[in-house]
Amino acid sequence: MAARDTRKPGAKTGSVLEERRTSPGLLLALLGQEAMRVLRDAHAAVELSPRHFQLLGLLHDQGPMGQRDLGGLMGVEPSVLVTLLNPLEVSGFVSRRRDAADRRRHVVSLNAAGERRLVQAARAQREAEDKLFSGLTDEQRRQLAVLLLAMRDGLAVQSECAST
Amino acid sequence: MAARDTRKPGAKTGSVLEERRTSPGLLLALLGQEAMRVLRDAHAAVELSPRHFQLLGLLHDQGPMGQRDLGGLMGVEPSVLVTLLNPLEVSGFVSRRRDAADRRRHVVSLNAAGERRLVQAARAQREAEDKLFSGLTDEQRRQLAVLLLAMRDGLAVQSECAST
DNA sequence: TATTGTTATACTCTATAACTATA
DNA sequence: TATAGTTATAGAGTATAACAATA
Repeated sequence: MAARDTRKPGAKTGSVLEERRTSPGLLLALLGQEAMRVLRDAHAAVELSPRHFQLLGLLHDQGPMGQRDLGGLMGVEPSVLVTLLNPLEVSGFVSRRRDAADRRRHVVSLNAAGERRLVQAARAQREAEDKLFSGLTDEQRRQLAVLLLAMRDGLAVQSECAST
Repeated sequence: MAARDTRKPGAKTGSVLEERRTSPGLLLALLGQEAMRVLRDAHAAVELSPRHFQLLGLLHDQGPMGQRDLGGLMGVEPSVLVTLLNPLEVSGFVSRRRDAADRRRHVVSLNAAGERRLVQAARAQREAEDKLFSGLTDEQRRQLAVLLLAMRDGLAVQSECAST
């Protein structure tokens, strides 16, 4: 990514020098962007986005739930969730039904077609992550996952405190 | 971030369950987004963006250079670099002069005001990164930096091969 | 013709505010 | 009034294509 270099190989890109400059925070931000791009390209073949894949996976693992809960699990605003659900519903991957007990709620559930699409997409997801983490050994990959989870928990604690 | 939770603490967000679902790739992408947000908020106080800070830092470390080289080091398209440079030049942090030897080139150099702003922003950057990595020990922070650099180098190798 | 920089436009992901319908 | 969902709009960051000036 840093070397988005369409020029002939061997051009003096100086990526080695760059290593000493880029801060860990910005490096994380840029690698995150690249991760999103790679995932998006991978899922584009089956006409999904990374968020769509996450959404289908959550419904698969945890069963039907209201949009508020779903958005909460994904860390996404309700308005964003709507725009994610709409095409999934049109494609028949997902269904929205009103909750009889509380008619304000829309309970989202995964359809059979959604299950099948999820299986297809899972392969693309694995390949994308293999490409993304190709610079790491399996052990390093595991370490990275641990560190990222710890990072996220640290941030979650902060936002809890902030809202207190 | 996953728990962008303005609700009272103790609400059943289910973030613990989420940990098992989110893929490493998407987790990286989302943490990267959060990293960019935190950095942006930190630099906003001095009216810079994370990319502006990176740009000033590169000029400080490596001295004046043409826009092509600068964009190459940052991993940014030439057109993006232009939009980054314009406000920096207006603010007097940076100067563009035509290269006498090749009048197509604009050589970018860091002004004294830019140096001063860089020093101010460096403090904000450190504080932002402390907040961002607060879930990690110092040792974990170092590990993470190593892993991210290895990841980036792996991706750089890929794009080199792709362009061959 | 190729290269440097520039402009204009569009895309992705996300956030905010105002609206509806139910409670 | 408060909550679930929706719509419309805007923001940040980046990419693509066409262009002018220079080589």
